[in-house]
Amino acid sequence: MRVSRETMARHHQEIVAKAAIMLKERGIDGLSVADIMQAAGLTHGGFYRHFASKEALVADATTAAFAVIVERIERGAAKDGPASALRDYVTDYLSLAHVANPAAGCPIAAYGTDVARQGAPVREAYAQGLDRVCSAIAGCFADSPARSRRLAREMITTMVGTVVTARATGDQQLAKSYLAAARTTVEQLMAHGTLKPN
Amino acid sequence: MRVSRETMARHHQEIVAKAAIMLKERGIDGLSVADIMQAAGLTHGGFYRHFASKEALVADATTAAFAVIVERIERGAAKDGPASALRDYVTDYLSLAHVANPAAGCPIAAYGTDVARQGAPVREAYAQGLDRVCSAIAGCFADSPARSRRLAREMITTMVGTVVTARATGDQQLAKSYLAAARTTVEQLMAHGTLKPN
DNA sequence: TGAGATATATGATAATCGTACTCTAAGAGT
DNA sequence: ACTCTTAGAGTACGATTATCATATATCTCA
Repeated sequence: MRVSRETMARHHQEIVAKAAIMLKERGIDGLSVADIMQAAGLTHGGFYRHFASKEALVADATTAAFAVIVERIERGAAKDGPASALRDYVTDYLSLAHVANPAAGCPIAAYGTDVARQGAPVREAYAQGLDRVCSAIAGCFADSPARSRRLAREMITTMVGTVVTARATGDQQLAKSYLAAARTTVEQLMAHGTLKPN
Repeated sequence: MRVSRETMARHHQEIVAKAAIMLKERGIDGLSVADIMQAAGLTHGGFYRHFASKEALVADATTAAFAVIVERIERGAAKDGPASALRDYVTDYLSLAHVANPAAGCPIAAYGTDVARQGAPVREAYAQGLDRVCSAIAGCFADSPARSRRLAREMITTMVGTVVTARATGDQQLAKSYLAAARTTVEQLMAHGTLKPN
């Protein structure tokens, strides 16, 4: 049965949004087209009217997942200033909540090691998404673009490694240690640059 | 056809060794029992004489993968001293060769995000393996155990995040930037402690 | 030392699951 | 009213995990 264009557009967005969440929960290989469609309240048959392949959806969902992060940082920066936005980002990232709940968190920490084994569309979506997050973070520093970007990259890689490492052990106490240690490291990194004033 | 005990033990070790490599190449979900057995020169039917399940093999292979790393560090420390061994480890880890060739590298960077979705056996193998690597690294520092371990953890997480992030983009130039930046960060971390003399 | 008991690898097979595709009914556009 | 397109449902195909009977070589114990 046919639905209106708006409904179809809504369905499309719902599929992408659900996929972005489930991708982080289950990983790329752990996600089936039928599961996504069911989560979106549809049946798997209609999937290929929306996407050419599962890979295309994964690429779109990856882009969407990164976009959420960028938006959050930029919204925070507009509201409370770059320094505050960045501190919030780091605090949320290096939290037990983030370790315990991949679905709401960073796509790199959730399925980053899967991406290396994917085809070009997914890898490009990942690379662009990562680049945008780096830009958003770098935009919070008052230093030169090159230096800001370098700081942003070091911050992200440190945080990603921490959450990946801590999450896999499944040990709350151990996770706390890792998070606390990383927090110090990241703060030292940030101290190498100058945060933009409010 | 029955084989001798030694042959069976050799087969068992070959399966684990091949699995450790293929696991890093393909991820946990990407690895099939038939593929491993074929790589080990056997047929998949005999697999369940060696392991209770695929999960059991993944746990053993994870333990083996970490053991290789620990052995390399300790061998280097015994031969050229802790400081040299640790520097070699860092250099190898943060190399383009490691980014390009997951099979020969760190299991965390290769399938770390998969582990969080596994059952207890795999997670425990991962947690123990990680702990041993941390101990091996910490053993290269002359500082207090607590401080040494903290340094080791920060080094590992930074390096893991760097390789995961860089590897997924598939961009050599970008990978170089990430690796170079991480090298500086890790060296600064190491400078916070004191390496054991030769 | 020799024969029976035992255990391993094989190849076939069952059962399940995922992707991708096709056909069709039904409802939206025009 | 007529066409076009969307979701639904079913299905083909392949892959995966796990099991099983069988052949065969190794152990083991008398």
